[in-house]
Amino acid sequence: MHSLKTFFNRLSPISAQSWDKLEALFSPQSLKKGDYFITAGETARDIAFLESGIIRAFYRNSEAVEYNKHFFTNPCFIGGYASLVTKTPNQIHQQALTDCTILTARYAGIQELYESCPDIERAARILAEQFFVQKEQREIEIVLLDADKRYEIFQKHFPQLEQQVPQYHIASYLGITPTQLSRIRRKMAGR
Amino acid sequence: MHSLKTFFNRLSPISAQSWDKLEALFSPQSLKKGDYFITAGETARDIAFLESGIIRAFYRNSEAVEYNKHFFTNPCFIGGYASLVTKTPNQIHQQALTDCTILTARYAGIQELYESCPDIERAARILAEQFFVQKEQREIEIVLLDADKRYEIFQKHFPQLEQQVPQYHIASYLGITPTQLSRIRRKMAGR
DNA sequence: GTGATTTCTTTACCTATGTAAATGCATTTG
DNA sequence: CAAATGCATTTACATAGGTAAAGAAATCAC
Repeated sequence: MHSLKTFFNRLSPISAQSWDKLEALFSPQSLKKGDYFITAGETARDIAFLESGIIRAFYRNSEAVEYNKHFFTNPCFIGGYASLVTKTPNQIHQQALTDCTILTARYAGIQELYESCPDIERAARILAEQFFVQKEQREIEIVLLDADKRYEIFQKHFPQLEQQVPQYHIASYLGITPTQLSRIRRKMAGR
Repeated sequence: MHSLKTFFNRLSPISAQSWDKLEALFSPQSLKKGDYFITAGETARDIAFLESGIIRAFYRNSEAVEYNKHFFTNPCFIGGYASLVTKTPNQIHQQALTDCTILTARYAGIQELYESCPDIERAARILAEQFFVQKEQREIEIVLLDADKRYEIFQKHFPQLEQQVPQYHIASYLGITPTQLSRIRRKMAGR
């Protein structure tokens, strides 16, 4: 629970009483490599804090083409945030790429705390703002940069990930095929 | 101010006292077609509520290529949200595509209200969550759909906009050139 | 270790979309 | 009205990146 507390306090200071209520909502759990935390079509109920491991969030379209929208590496929150917020079905899947340990909580339980703990609602506001900022940053990369530059940014942003997950997942994150990623890698190596 | 009040109350109910404080922060202003509300490189200070008119938000990369990330049509909030939240310079520009009337407020003034008015902080949380959801929705369109489908969605989402702004702005929103948009239009017309 | 599976790279070919330039139409401006 | 400007379309050509298939390497299972 310690890393969770640290994470929250970095968002915004949490009083001891608020933390007690919050902590009570989370319970440890583990995911095996390949397990899904959320699935498109189902409405999310839980949010979780990733203590260790790697999770990918991805879309799959009607032709079964997948797009890895994000890799979660600990410590951070995972879960179908858009689904939790809107109470509509997930459009994304989240799958463990390695064995993971997580802390899960019912999102509704957290929402109830907003009434009695304004400091928690504040942390939630700041978290939502951060999520937005991260998405905007990623949007800029996707629409304004070519695949070569996106690959360079990926390498800087997730330094170790390239050794930990298959290359086709990285290609999917970059919005290209493994074929094209291989071409880019060859081009960059011969320089 | 009425549409602003309606907008806030739809996010989450605002007490009369909170509304009085909030209303006092906003003052009417107008933008001429072509005027910029925010500019990349500058740190945003104000947020605004668009009462009438059309605004485009766009990125411009180092090669002067532009990408229209969003069209704001009233009534909604405009402003460099990521910049306001992070207090770092804007990465985007926002420019009036028609004459606009807006209500502007110092964002710092709103943030100060969070202390005394939890109902306003709640509205801010919900707004941030909505911003995130909208961005995720748009991300799905960009990465998973081809330009033809994105054009169809654009037409549904902004039914009148096609008659109100030049086609090259729409092409830029779709992530293609006017040339390609023209090809798509011809293809769709001949069917 | 040996075979089986998974992952990565390479090749050949194809397609969507970009670039640049020409044209035509519509709208504004003196 | 005439010229100028802005915008949409078209054409010819170029290119980034996709698809499919095959081979090479690495990893896993027994």
